[in-house]
Amino acid sequence: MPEGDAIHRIAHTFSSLFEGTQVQASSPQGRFASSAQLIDGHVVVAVRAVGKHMFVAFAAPGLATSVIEQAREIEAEYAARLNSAEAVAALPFTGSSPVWGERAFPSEESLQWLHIHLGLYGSWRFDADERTQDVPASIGAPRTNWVATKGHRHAALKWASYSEDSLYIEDNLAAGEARDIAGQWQAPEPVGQVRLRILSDVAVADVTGPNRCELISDEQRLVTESKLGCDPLQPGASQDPAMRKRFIELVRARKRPVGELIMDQSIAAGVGNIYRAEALFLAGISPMRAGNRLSKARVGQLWDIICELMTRGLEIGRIDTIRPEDQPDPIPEGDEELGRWYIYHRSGRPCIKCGTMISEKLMQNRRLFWCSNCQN
DNA sequence: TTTCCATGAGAAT
DNA sequence: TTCTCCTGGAAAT
Repeated sequence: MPEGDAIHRIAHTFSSLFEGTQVQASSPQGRFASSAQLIDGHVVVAVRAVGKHMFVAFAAPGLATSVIEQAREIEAEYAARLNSAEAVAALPFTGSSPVWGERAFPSEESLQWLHIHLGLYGSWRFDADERTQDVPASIGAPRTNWVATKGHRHAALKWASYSEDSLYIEDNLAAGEARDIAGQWQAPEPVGQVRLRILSDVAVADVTGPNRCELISDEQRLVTESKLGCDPLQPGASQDPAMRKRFIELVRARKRPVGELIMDQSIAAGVGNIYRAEALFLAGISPMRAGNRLSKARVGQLWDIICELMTRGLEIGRIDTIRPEDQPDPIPEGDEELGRWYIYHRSGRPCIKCGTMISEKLMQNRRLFWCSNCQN
């Protein structure tokens, strides 16, 4: 049940584990078997996340080095444009070279892209050798160290959290689980309906229940990306006046309800049902208000809030929208979700700001929550 | 054991 | 608008 923040996070993790590495690809479930065969033994040369879409580029081993070299050249150009490599290194976690979004990948014919969209209930599951201190070098992504902590087996990585430059995998490795201390790491058996498994010597990633799982060309990848709107998690998005302006224009050009517009992936890429509810609440905007009946200032403020919430979601690894100053203490009995969300899943309970009962109705066949007093 | 539900989205009606 | 696809955990029976 991922929104854009989770996809970007997954892409970064995937990049850290596999970029530059030759991998085995298989389909334990069988439904992706013939396609998996086409990338089995290939090298992961790029990972991208745009909105809720993730793209992974595979190249045959003989070609991977030249592809990666070309990619580094593009990256150097990009760094020069930004006037500093530090600026690139400081970019948020979004997988690899951002510049690839605006330019076709080099050596197009030598590449295949894996396109994954998790839909409503797809998920990734990762496991890795806890002794892996030196994650395979990645293109344009910060180096990360593995720090394994105690926990139960097979917990989803979505609960992992980042801290400075280190990636902490919580609950990912079973404490006390029999592992050969001195020997090789072994991948856990697939659990459930694993459509695709990507495996290296030190890490494994399993996809379950994706809405889309396909191999596409670079051209197709560009077409798919071109249909997506403003992604608040693209590098520098929250500071990018052009993207902010574009979002404002897209919203104000339509008379559909803004609650529909910000879930429209061609307008705001990555926003899902929780961010919709929470951002509109913080912006004080009724989800039913038509896009063309909002001022530039209000839509701009909405964009800023979306960026704030999703960036925090990416950083902490879950969608917790309550700002520190609004955090109830203690959390009211029987209303635990108030510890996380202002509005989402809180219909029939009092608004944290004004006490009005929170409303609920279906919009685009999804449950929509709002405060009829605070939002107008 | 069965039913319901979920942080999607495209196609069909 | 409604249907359809993809899966698994929680809730209801």
